[in-house]
Amino acid sequence: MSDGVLTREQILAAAQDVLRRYGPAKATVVDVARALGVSHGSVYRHFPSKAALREAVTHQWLEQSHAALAVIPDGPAPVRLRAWLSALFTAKRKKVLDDPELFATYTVLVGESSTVIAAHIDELVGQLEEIVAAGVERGELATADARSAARAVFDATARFHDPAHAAEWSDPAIDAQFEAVCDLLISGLVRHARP
Amino acid sequence: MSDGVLTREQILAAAQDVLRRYGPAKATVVDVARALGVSHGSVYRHFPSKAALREAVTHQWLEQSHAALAVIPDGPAPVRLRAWLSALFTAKRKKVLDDPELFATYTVLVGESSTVIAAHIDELVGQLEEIVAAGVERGELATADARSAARAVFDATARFHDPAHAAEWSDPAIDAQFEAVCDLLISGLVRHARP
DNA sequence: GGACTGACAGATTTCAAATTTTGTCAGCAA
DNA sequence: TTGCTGACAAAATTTGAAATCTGTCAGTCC
Repeated sequence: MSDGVLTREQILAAAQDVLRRYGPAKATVVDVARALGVSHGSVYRHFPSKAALREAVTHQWLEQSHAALAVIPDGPAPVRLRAWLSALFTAKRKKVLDDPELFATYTVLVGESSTVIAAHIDELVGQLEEIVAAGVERGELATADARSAARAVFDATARFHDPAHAAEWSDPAIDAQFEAVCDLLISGLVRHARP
Repeated sequence: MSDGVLTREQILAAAQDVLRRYGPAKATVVDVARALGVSHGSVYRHFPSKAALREAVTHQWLEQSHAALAVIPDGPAPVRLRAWLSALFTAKRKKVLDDPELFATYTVLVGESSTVIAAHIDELVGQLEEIVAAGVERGELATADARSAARAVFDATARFHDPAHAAEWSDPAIDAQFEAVCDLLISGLVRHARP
């Protein structure tokens, strides 16, 4: 590196590059150091272990995913709910289809750090919860517990956002199946007139 | 083998044994032949390939799973639906917890033959469809298309029956999450009074 | 004749040696 | 003093030669 000081950000960027190039199995700390033109000992000055470095890359990547979903526009809760779920599914599917290898790399990384993934899921369920709570407020949805309902919606759509199911996302029937599940979930959530 | 003739059933049983003992990575056709006291050429007399033999074992295993679910007793559709889903989840979870290695073995086998698994899923969705259709008949459920509704219920519960999620089944919260998803799905399916 | 064997070629897997990587740290350089 | 280097031990990975396995088939046995 031409810069005088080696920063955490530089290392993260280089690590991301190396992971993209060599994949999760072959990317080494030495590779990262070489890409930066420093010794690998320097990398250990900023990250306590290879695992910590990878975790930081994973964290960064997942945080970018949050951002895209937080911007679903206001409106009727059923519409927002469907838009949010659709955005999540569409974004994930686009990533696999655009660059399967990179997606596979990040799937491996995510699988390595259960704490990072748990926080990410919490964040996503939190976004869903907000939509559900707003819907209840507006009298559009009915549920005893917005948080657990949000979690149920997230769990019920696992097939459409969990990387473990990525291979199924190229099935031509997947869109219809996604819509069917959405319909069912929203139907289960909307407030029905009491007889 | 002490018997005069080598049968397909004997080979299947031996193959099952060998797979259980050595796991999917190490179980060989030679092992199966050795277990039967015959040359491996004899095995190829009954099965065209190692893959076909494994597929037959997989098929047999999945067929046993069908049987247990087909016996859900009659009653109100929401009750039957929950009972069926609960039976599927409970049976799968019991298998992982009782013998994780054997479950892993069969998960690998199932992953190898997409046609066998597709037929199995079709069978399961068929059982669900029957319950849904009966519920519509009784005026308990409302849906435009029983088949697609059944499929949606199956897809929405993937986290509770797909082996890809087996690691999550030992989470203490999983039962509550399963119930929450069931509640939501059944609520989406039951016939509501028109306002 | 029909069921089985065993030798064979090519593909795959195994195992141990050689290399590489991880993580540490005393020392160097600015 | 702060940040980096490079040598080092232990752990992990790669390599390639040897062993094993898959699938075939001419031949044996009843």
